[in-house]
Amino acid sequence: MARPRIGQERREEILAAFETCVARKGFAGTTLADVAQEAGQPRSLVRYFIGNRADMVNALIDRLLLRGEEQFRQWPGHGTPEDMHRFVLDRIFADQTTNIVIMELWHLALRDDALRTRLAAVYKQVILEVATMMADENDPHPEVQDRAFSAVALAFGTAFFRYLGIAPASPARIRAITHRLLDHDFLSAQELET
Amino acid sequence: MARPRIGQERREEILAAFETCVARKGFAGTTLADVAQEAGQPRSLVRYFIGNRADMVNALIDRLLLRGEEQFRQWPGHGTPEDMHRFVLDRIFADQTTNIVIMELWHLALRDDALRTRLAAVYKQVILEVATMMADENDPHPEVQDRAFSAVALAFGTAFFRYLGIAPASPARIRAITHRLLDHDFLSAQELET
DNA sequence: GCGAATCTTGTCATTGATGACAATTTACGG
DNA sequence: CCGTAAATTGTCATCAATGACAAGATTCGC
Repeated sequence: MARPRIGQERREEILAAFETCVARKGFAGTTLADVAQEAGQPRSLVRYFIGNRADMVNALIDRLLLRGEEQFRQWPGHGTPEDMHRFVLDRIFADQTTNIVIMELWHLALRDDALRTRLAAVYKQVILEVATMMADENDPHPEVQDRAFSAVALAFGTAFFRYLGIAPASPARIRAITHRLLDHDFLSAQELET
Repeated sequence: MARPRIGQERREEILAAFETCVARKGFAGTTLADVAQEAGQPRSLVRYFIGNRADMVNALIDRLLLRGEEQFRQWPGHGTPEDMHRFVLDRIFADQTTNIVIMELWHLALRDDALRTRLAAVYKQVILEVATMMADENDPHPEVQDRAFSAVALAFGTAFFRYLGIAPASPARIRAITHRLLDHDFLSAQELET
């Protein structure tokens, strides 16, 4: 009985434009006018379809986190250390544009309890998935979880350092180190039980 | 022949207040009025003694980086892996307030080439210092540098994860892993030469 | 006390981003 | 073609943060 609703598509366009702007200028540096221009729409339409600024930020955060969580559903479930390493490095910490947006999320999370909790859940799940793969069972030992923790933390730190132009002399060596972390016999029994 | 200059002391007070505000609300969230209130001075004085906003941000960045570089001059120069580990974790990645400010610096560095370069120099030096301690010589092998890289990246990632409330089941286990990274015989010769 | 440099106060204009909203146009069902 | 809900345009007020600056007060050497 009326004009057909195209709100959802418009929302998607606007959020995609917002994400592009955030990757380029950050959350704080992106104005509604920036997003509107990037989306090729007048600013009033951005407000009409999404709402005020807080609504827009929340919508983008949801979109980003949902996309991140979606990646886990494509998780292989088991595999060699090489598989795990490739998955973590190539899928989770690889795309530079995505990484910039992730850093923006981290920054927001510094002063947003709810976001911090959600972000924590994502990384906890990454660690748990890696540990599950390592142990090939559903409830891996704390020792395995901590080795997964260290492998993911190492990958995380490496990804951040890459932004500063700091890279290892040999990336293959870092990969070898990570493989050792993921191997069963990395630490002596004595060290593991500490 | 005139009123005595107290500009330097005032500058210090203002920058200290600015740092407090940045730790609390971030660079983007801190206004000149916030700083002025924190310092107990009218806003016009902040402008008088430091200048405009860009001047203030640059002054704080200088202050922070100089303080960070200062820490290296207290570096022990050599020591056991335990010493290194304690130094890196307790001195570089320990203080929570400082860490928040460091994260703010990282965020700024995303879109500030000069800052990114300076920040990179700091972390490169940390890695080089660790590698020098490990090898106990001035020009450590690339292999040693990469192990130092991985140890520092792991510490970095661990510190960031702590903000999300993500901690290993046993911090001691992470410490043991780090010690292994710093040990000479961590990787086989074959892996090292990759 | 006086000149001079420095500090201090207070106010005003500008700017950029946001929120609000009236007026108009579009596209569909009947 | 007509009513209606949705979409679209354009404009205006507000608000916070900044920058600029005039006017006055302080403290020194002389």
